[in-house]
Parts: sequence; C-alpha cells; structure tokens
Amino acid sequence: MAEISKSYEPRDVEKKWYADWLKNDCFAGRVDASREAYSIVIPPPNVTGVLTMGHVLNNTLQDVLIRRARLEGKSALWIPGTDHAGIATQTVVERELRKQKLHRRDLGRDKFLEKVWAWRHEKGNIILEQLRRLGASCDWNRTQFTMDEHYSNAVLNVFTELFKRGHIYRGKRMVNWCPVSLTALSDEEVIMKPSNGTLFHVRYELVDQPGRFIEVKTTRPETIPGDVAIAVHPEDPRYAELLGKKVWRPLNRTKIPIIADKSVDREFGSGALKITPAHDKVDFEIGQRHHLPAIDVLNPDGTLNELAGPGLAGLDRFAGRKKAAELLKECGALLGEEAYSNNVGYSERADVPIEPRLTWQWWLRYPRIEEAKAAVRDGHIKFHPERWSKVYLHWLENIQDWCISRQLWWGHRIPVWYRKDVDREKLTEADLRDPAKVHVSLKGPADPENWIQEEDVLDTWASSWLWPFATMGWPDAKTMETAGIRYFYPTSTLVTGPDIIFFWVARMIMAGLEFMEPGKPLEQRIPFRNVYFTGIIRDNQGRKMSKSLGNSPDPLDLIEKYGADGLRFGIISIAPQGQDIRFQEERIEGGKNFCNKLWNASRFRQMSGPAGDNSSLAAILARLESSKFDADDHAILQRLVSTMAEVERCFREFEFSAAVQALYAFFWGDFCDWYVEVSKAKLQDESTKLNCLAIQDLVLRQTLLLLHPVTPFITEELWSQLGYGRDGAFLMRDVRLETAAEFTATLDTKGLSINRGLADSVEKLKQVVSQARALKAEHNQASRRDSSFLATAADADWAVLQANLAKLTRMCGAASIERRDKVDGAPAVVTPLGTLYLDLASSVDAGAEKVRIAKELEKLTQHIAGTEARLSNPAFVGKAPPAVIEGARKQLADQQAKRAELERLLAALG
RNA sequence: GGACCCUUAGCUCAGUUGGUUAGAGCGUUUCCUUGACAUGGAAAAGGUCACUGGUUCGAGUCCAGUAGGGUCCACCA
Repeated sequence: MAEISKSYEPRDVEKKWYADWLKNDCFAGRVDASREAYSIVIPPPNVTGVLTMGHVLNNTLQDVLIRRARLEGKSALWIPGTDHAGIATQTVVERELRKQKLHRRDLGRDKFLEKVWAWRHEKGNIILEQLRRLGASCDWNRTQFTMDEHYSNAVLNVFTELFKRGHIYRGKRMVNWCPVSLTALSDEEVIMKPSNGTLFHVRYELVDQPGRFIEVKTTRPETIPGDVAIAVHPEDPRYAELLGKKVWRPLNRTKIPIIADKSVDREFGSGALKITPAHDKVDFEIGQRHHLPAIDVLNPDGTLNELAGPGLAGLDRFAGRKKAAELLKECGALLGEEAYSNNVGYSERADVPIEPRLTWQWWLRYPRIEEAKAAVRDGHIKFHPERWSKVYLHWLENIQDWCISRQLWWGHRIPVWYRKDVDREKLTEADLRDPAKVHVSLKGPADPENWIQEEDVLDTWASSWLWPFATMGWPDAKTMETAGIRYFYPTSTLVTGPDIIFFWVARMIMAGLEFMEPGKPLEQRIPFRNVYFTGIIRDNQGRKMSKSLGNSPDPLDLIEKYGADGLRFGIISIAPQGQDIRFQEERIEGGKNFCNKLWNASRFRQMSGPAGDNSSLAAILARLESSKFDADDHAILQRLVSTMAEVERCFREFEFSAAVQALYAFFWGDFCDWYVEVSKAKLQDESTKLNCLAIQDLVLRQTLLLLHPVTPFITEELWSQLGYGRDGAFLMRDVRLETAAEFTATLDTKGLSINRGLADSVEKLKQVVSQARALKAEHNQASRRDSSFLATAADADWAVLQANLAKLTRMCGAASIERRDKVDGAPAVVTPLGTLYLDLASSVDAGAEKVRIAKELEKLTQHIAGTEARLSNPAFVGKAPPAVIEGARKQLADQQAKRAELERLLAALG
C-alpha cells in the first residue's frame, strides 16, 4: 500500500476511475431476476446544450440514486440520451448558414437536414461528455437520441395509432404563432409577460348618423383593417339602440356591423369591443358565432400585408402600430392614448410576442386523462414534494387539445400524405379518414407519385413524451426483450424540474398509460413510480441563472477548481427538497474541503499503524475485541449505526441534502473531531492500539460506502488504497451496503453489541473537555498541552474521569489532571463530572473571575426558575407525558446541583 | 382573478409526528502551525423564529388573519 499523499488531488483520480469503471462495464444495467430492478431515464438534454448548474444538480441526484441502488444490491439502470430539440437546433444551424449568407430555403429541405445531421454528429455529444466528467454512471451503451431510427419509428407509430384511435385531427384554428421561428407553438411554449404599452381610444362613426360615434379601446390599432364588427353586450342599455347598425371602419375604410355578444365585458373601457377574428382568440370565437369573415392583415413573419391597406402594408407589426395611430389621428378617429400595462404572450424560444394566427394544424385530444389523474391522486405515482400533484391535477382538469404540428424541417415529419388532387384547405374531418384522399402510415403510400407528404414535423415534446418506453425498444418486441423492458419498466424515479411538469411529466404519464401493456393494471403502465422535483438554481441575488445574464458558472470550471466530488457534495448539500436554490460557490468549496478531510482521516489511519485485514466486513469485525472497548468505541459505533439509519430514512423520503448533512456531522464532528483525537491517546497504549485501528477501519469502510453515491471518485480511490477491495472488484459495483438493522444484528451475533450506557457517557466527557478548553481560552492559555488542571469530584465521577484520564488530558490540552479534596482561588468550571480548576502559576484576577461566574449563575438561575415554574404547574404535571415530566425533574436536580457548586465557588472568591 | 410556496443568527439555509437552554455552513472576533488535515484545530460573539390573535399544561412547529417576497395558472380588449 503506497503512502497517501498529503492533500487530495482529484484530477488524476477522477480520470483513472472513470476509465476503469467504463473498461469493466460497471455501468451496464442487467436483467437479473434475483435482484430488485431500479431504473431511471435521464431527462434528455437538448443536443444543442452545454452543461449548466441545473444539469449538474439534476444529474448528480440521479447518479446518487443509481449508485445508492447499486449499493443496496439492486440491479440499476440509468438510460442516457439527448433530445433533438426541433426549434433550438434548427435555429443554431440556420444561424451558421446565415454567416454564409444562406437561408435554409436556399438549400432545400434535404440538403438542410444533411447540414443539421452533420452538426449533430460534430457537436451533439458535448453535453454527454460533460456528464461523464461529473461522474454520471449511465449505461452509455444504451445512449438514445430522439431522432434515431428506432426512436423515430416509435414516434411515427404513436402518431398513426393515435390517428387511428381518433385522438388526432387536423383543423384550422387559432394558434400561437411565432413570427421569428415561423411556426405554431403549443400553449405551454407561450410565456405571459407583463408589458407596458398604450391603450388607444378610437371612435368609429355611425354610417347612418354622421357625427355620432361608438368608441372602443385597443392596444392593437394596426389590426383595425382586420375589424369585421363592433361587439357590445346584449343587455348594455347604452348601446341597445345601436345594435344592427353599421359603422365606418376608420382604417381601410368600410362598413362593419354592431353586434351583440355576451362575452363582452361591459365594465371594460367603453363596453364596446372591436372584433378582429384573425388576430385574437376571443374575437375569433365571436366571429364564428356570428358567421363573420376573418381578415388576416399579417404575414407569417409579423409584417402587415396588403389587406392592411396602403400606408400600413409592408410595415413590421410594431412600426405598423405607430403608423396606424398616426393615420387614425389624421382622420380624427383617435381620441387619445393612455399608458397601459397588460400581459402579452411571448414565444419561449425566440422571446418575441406571439401572434394569434389562424392556420391549419394537427391537434391531439389527449388520451387517458382520467387515468393520468388517478395515477397521481391514488398514489401510484408519488410526487416529491407532494404539493406539485395539485398543480398537475389542476392542469389536467383544464386541459386543452395539443397543437402537435410545427412548421419546421428538423423533427419527425408527420406521416401523412395527401392525394395530389385534393384541396388541403377544404379537407373535412371525414375526408381525413378517407384513404382515397389522405394516407396515414409509417411507410407511406404504395404509389408515392400520386401523393404529397405533409410538410410539417411534430412538436419535439411529441417525441420526448415516449421517452420512458421508447428508450427501452418500444414498439419492437425483440428490442424490448433485449432492453429488458419487462424488468425495468415502470422506471423507479424521475428527477426533473417542476417547470416541465406539463411539457413532459404529465404527457409521459398519459403516453405510458395509453401504450404500455394494454389491458394491464394502471400501476404497470405508468412510466415511473416517483417523481422528484428539483429546485431552480438561482444566483446569489436570487435571479435565475441564464446565459444572457452571464451569472451561471461553468460547471467544468468548478470541477477543475473543486473536483467533481466537491461539486457534487456541495450542490447536493444546498439543494433542500422543493425549494429553489441560492447558489453559493463557498458551498462547493465546502464540498472540496470535506473531500480533503476524508482524505486526511484516511491518511491518519494509514500512518497510525499497520494495515489489518480489511478485505470484508467480517474480516474487520474479527479484529475487534469487545473486551477492549471503551466508552468512545461504543459511542462511535452507536453514532455510525444511527447515521446509517438516518441516511436510509433520507433516501426513503427523498431528503438528499439532509443525508449529506448527516454524513458530514458524523464524519467531521463525531469521527474526526472526537474519535480520531481520542485515538491519539489510545494508540499510545499497546493494549488498546489494535482494537482502535480496527474500529477506525470499520468506521472508514462504512463511511466510504455511505458517501459513495455523493462522492464516487474519492471513495473508490480510498476503498482501493485502504485495502477494502479485492483485486478487480469495485466499491461501486461489487459491494453491498448493509442496512443499519443488519449491521447492528451482525455486531450482536459477533459479541460486539453496543453498550448504550457507556456510549452515552461520552456526552459528559465531551462537555468536560469543552468546558476545560473554554476555561483555558478564557484565561488566554494557548491550547497546547501545558496546563495543569485540578479536579474536585465525587468518587463515582472521579472514577469515570480516571478511566478516561489519558484521553482527557490530551483532549483538554492539559499537562495533568489531578484530584484534590479542596481547591481555593483558582478559576473553575462546574462540569457534569465534578469541578475543574485551572492551576495557574500567576495570580488570578478574582474580580474578573467573580463576574464570569456570577454571569453564569444568573443565566442558570433563570433556567431553574423556568423549570420550577413548569413543574409546579398542576396542569403540566397532570397532563404532560411521564417521560417529559421525568426529564424536567432530572434537569432541575442537575441545575440545582450546579447552582450550589457555582455559589460555593463564588463565595470562595470572597 | 385563482392556486401554491417562502419569511428562523450578518449571509445562505436546516428544524421529521408540538416537549429540556432553537441548529449547521459561510462570515466575524480571539488563540493555536501540537506527528492526518491551516482545504486545519480550539474557544467565543451573534436569534423578541415577519406581525396579530387563537388552540394547548406547553407553539419556530397546529389554526385564523395581516404585511412583505416569490412561483404557477387564467381570453379582460
């Protein structure tokens, strides 16, 4: 065994072990009937993506779950992959083309797609490479891409099936149109943003009563040429006599009717609403009810077209708005303007206001809505934190059909062909189902020359909603068998952000229910059993991390600086359940420091004595001698067991940061700060040395196992260096972590049972040490081992002190601790095991000493008063549980004894 | 307009079913390079648990309300 270096250097260790794990196929998910299956599918990052802090959090959590599952003896599978990200990827490649002054139309569809594929092959795996640096133990041989042939096959299969089952239709409806991406978007891809605009007051002159006007307020005067009516509420007395009359539309002047519709809000503005069916969803519905035409005055790119009339045609919509206001002013129709703030829908991708636009699109009536609700409501799928289920259910209650077609080239082209002689603008629902007019299949028609394929592709989410089973080979029976879908599906846990609960989580549930194992009960068709929602990572000012703000650190820089384990440990420790995360680099630094502490504790063990047989838990236990156990041995084993139990609880309840904090407190606080320090005395004594080393070996072994899911690299390295592994075996793959219960039972059967009483007595020793150190600090004594202490103690207490004297002397920084019957004039502290005096050569400042003790006495007296008050309250004594009352009585007795001793000390000072 | 979340030490946050004197990390102050670790050790300072009521023997914890901050949903032009 080579000597361990003085500080932990992650770089080479990480590289070495990751390569070793890969070489030995440690990440492979295998069907193994003798083990419980545990599976996760990665939320596929965009192929265009680079690793963000969000990815780090999300994927570290998944890796933690997967690695813990392996240690628990489960057969674990983590499927990685990427998403083709239609709009984002197409935009990236189009931007490249623009540098060469080319547009995708210059290349044509096929040539353009070749370019995208080339880009994908060159750059599309960057993010997966970065995940490897993080230590992600994905089964890389199963890496998936949503545009892979078999995956595409699944997507198109689902389309044709859902079409057959009547869930998919084509319709001309109002959609959210992105004038930059030139495609329709789903409602979920539209973000409402408050915007400061202008509300224009416009008057429309009555045709048969010149000089009389009806007034409306609008934020969009440029759409006035598209007005086809003015609507008022049917019961609005102000306008009753105007119903049925006509007014002059002030732009592109023509006559339009005044109509009545109940959807008009009488309270808003003047109570009259201009109706522009082509440019507003409500107006469109009113238009439908009243059989009004829709006049579309916009081009797809958001410029005004010739229907907008001279003066406006050709302008961009925002320039057109200004111009329209000017034109209205010129003709006297503009009564005024007021500043106005309202919510405007923005395209999530392009970050520009969307246009409601009337277009032909493909729509999906979601399948299995009721089952999807039941799956979560009845607990077959558990959300963590649970409260997100309410958001989920609310969305399903109000669900709208999904616009699944996109006017893009990069994506799954819709497998629909139109007979050349049919007019697509006039296809009815019945025509769609007529194979003589429309062909829907994976392979296409037998006589392609007579057909034209649909140009549109599917929404990216209409492929990723199949992720949990399409990545396991669906729908091909043989591939599914190889992938082990019967074993690994439903997956165990999905780790994702609540921001895609509608986009992805809800839709995956519906897809799983619709397509998996038809006829089987719901709990076998759901895609996952648990969903863990991470928080959103914010910067230290609380802003979302984003590329444009430049406030997101590069995770790879952090790995360089703190090591992958440090980053992982840090990010998990600041990620409490369900709360957003304020990123602080200091916490990552803390992760690195923890790794260094672990490293050095192992180094201390190695330097403390010869290596024993560490090859198995049984081998280490065989080296323990219970007859040599002192209170500290019992205490550290007890804390080890309780930490194991706490970590188990944390994993059961998805409290990962609590698990990390428990491990930190145990290892740093209990092991390093106490046990290792007392070891220094125990190791001096040949009779206790070997047992003490074996305890250290045992604690280190269990700690490495518990920590491994969070800090995989350093634990694998130390596992190897400290001789825990057999040749060719890996901590991550070949070791099973005992449960706390199993561990305790093993100790019992080996005659190594933990003595609770002895273990608890360490608490008193710790207090003695802490108080002694404080006393020294109070009197400006350096913490070196050079102070003399005297003690007055009852026989029983002195016996405890004496039994631990060597350790205590060392821990207190004492040259000696001697018992006396009586000590006068020395500064003292009252400990649970007697009074401890600092034997100062120099004279003591009695005044300062009196102040210090008096202060402590005052504080104590307050507590005693509180305790006495409680105990003298008959209601408390009558109603509180006996254990609580007993505790209070004991506390009172201790406090009173301590008070008496402090009073005595005070009196002795004169 | 509806729903949900948050408010605890200078900062970022824990605090499980109500039960001794409310914790951690970072930061601050003092001391310490003692044979694992200065990426460290020891000690200390620092909190009317946002506010107001209520339930209870007992409330940071449960209930109601108020204030401030945040998120999501919603077709008010």
